[in-house]
Amino acid sequence: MTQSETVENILDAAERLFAEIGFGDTSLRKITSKAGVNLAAVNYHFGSKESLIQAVFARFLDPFTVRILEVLDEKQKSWNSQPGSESPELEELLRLVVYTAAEINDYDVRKSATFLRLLGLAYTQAQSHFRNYINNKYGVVFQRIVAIMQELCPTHSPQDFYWATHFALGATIFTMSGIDALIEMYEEDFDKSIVVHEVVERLVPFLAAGFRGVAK
Amino acid sequence: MTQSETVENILDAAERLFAEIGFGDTSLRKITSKAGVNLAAVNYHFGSKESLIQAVFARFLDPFTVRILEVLDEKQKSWNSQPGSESPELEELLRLVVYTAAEINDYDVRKSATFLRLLGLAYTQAQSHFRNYINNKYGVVFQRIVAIMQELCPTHSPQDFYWATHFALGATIFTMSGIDALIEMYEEDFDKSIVVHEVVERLVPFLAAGFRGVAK
DNA sequence: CGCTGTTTTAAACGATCGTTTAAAACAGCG
DNA sequence: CGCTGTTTTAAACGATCGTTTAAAACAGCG
Repeated sequence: MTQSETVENILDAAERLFAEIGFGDTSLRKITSKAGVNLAAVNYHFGSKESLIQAVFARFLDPFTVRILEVLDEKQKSWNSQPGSESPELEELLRLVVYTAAEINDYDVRKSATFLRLLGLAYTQAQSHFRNYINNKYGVVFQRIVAIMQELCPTHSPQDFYWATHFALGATIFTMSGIDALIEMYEEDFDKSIVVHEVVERLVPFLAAGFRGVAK
Repeated sequence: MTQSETVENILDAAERLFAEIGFGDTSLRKITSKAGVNLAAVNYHFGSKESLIQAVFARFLDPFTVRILEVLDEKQKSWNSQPGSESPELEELLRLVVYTAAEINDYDVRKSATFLRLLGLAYTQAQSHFRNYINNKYGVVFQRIVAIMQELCPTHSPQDFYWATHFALGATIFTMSGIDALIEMYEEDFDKSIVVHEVVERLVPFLAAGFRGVAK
């Protein structure tokens, strides 16, 4: 096992365990045994459990922030060149974010779900210093997306968008956090199968309609 | 300190600590020292930490389920006696749930927020056996609310409501979970103050519009 | 008051936690 | 091969965890 394999295996195991049972209940011993590495490897390669948690987030968020900013730049040009009705563009923007995230996760929808679950945990479980770390490092992307929405829906106030964005984030994170349980319950209740992609295609119209509905 | 005072103090301290730092990171020593009782009191009165967690949920959910079913029975009669457009009734139903929860929490909006934060933690952090416990004990109320929505919006399919309800739950739980941080950021960004009640009045139209938007 | 059942207290249990240590194993290069 | 820096290993560190124990304190009642 090369050095990079050890690091990657630790990140993979940590990401899955954090998502399944939370940060506090995931011990370094569980992580290293699942990753097939020695207990001390985490502190050797990452310094501490806290730094490992940040590394799990950075592994996805760093490339995602780079890519989404590229994608948004490109798309914004085409919108500016042919300004039209606001209607379809809101859904388009939401899908852009979702499918850029999917691209970073190698179009593995399960990876995206796992990561959103982690993000939800970080916001609802973790200490405030960790929320601040995420906000400081990745807040710029968030603000960029909100700014574009304001261009798309010029009749909305910035405050409308502030709240609508957090409502939408909540619906998305919560849904993807428990996507396995939700799908299982759905298939029991309706005796029909459904895949994550179809849930996303239900979520996008919900969010877009919600955005349009918040205007005072 | 009477026996009931000891039990109540433990529940109060546990509820706040669980909401602040999660179930795993809240030790019995933190709870009992905050509650001003002996360490052994939790195991004496509740049996175990796990039972204490369930007791925290039951303290709110038991009276809430009783009350919300009463309120829904009453409201459904008045709706049946004068069937009208579906439009305003969806918002009315959402407000009914929110303000019944507020009633159980003595109209202390912070208590409601704390509890929703706990519910979010239970769904995203806790083990599946705990989700099953909540679903089995309180799922009937959930199904009742969904059934009423189907009456209000007869053009929607049951599947539409299944997903919309979970999207709405997510937006609500996530927002209320981090309500303090969200309000703090809002007041920094816009240099305006806002109270939780106003956030709820923004959330309700978002959810109602989202519900109407999911129909295929 | 004296008795009885309940509650509280202080101390200790074994288990597990994150982290550190020092030696062993390894990899890369002259 | 022999050297050097990196990585892995096994063991141990002190700290903290949930729970249990046995004695002390308390409350209520005849």
